[in-house]
Amino acid sequence: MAEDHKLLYYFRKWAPITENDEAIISNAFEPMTIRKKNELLVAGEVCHYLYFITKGCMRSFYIDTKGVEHIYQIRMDNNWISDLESFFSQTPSKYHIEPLEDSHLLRISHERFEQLLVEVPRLERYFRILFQKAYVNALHRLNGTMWETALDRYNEMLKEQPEVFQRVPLIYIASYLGITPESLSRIRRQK
Amino acid sequence: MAEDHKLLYYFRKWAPITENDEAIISNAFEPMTIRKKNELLVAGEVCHYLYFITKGCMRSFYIDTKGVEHIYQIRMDNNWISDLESFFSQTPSKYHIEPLEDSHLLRISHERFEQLLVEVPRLERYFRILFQKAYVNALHRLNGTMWETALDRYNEMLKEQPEVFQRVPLIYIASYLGITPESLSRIRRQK
DNA sequence: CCAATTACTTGACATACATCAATCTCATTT
DNA sequence: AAATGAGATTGATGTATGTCAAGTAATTGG
Repeated sequence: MAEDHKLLYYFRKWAPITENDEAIISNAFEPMTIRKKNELLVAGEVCHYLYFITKGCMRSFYIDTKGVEHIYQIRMDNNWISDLESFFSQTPSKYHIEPLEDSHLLRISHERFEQLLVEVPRLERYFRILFQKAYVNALHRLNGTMWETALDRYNEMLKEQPEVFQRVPLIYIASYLGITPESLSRIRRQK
Repeated sequence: MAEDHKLLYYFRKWAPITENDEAIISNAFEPMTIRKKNELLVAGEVCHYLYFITKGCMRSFYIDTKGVEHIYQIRMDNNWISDLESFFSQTPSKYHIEPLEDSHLLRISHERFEQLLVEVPRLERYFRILFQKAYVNALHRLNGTMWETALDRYNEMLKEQPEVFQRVPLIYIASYLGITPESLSRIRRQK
């Protein structure tokens, strides 16, 4: 399974795992491909899987009471995506997950994931560090949306995630930044 | 050490630990008290400790280029507080941590923390789940500040964390909600 | 290769919330 | 008890960003 090389690479980076562990891990994840715009998760469903994107681009969003989509995550190659709240509690999700490109994923079910952590307890460390970083990151974004201007957030994103601008339409980036496409268009013109 | 009972209680809740583990843990944490308004961490310093609040109330905030304070965390009894980014990377912090009440804490240094995780690897599981929940929570707040009105956020906080309103001045709550004290005052009047 | 979407831009106008400044209240310190 | 300062409120005004509407440009699919 050539596709999961990066997955194991990241595991190894943060947690010492044996060759035997690696075999167990490879076995627990199931490769899959999905075509652009075919929703992976729809609001109301339970999120049964945790996904690792080996190649491609995904977004997760919710739809408000007026029917407007709000994107809160855009993830590309070698990143995880899921609705963690639904996944870990196995209750219906409020979110949608959808590929913005044809994508290759590795997926693991909730049941299999819990079992994997029992079989390879060292992975707890990897996920501890993963969530720790994700949390710190989310707090940064929170501070940004509360106290910086849309222009500042745009510039920061341009610097931190330039690849996103090459692969994702601006309407989605606008939503991710918490503004309308019109406002993003004006911000870009001013520069 | 009567004070750390709740700490061990929470560890036990999410990760199976032995009596021997408990002794090691109790030993690793150092009890301390701090009086209102004496800063525990000042921007520019490295955050050397992870703190568990056994009793009291703390806030963390940053000061922007105009000298305005922006609060991004308010934590009370039986919660953790720290600047995780500075703590784990041992680089200077951008944030301040300060008690809003005289408080009792249990603290652990970075070095001791890493050592503790080696001695009691089962704790990785506890912290994995802790950060996982903190991350999900931060995403909720992020969605709220991006796409809900200040009134909605106020009502949600009133429902989710009523104790905060009884113990923390509104000027701090306003900042935590991402608005000015004047706006919060107007929101409260309208109801 | 054309038709149909989807993405992006621009202008006029609306609005939630910020800013600034003046009070008012109440707890804390001396 | 007086003095102080932190917290809370109110009014007048400003501004960043949203909304609505109309268009152009670029992609996608048959």
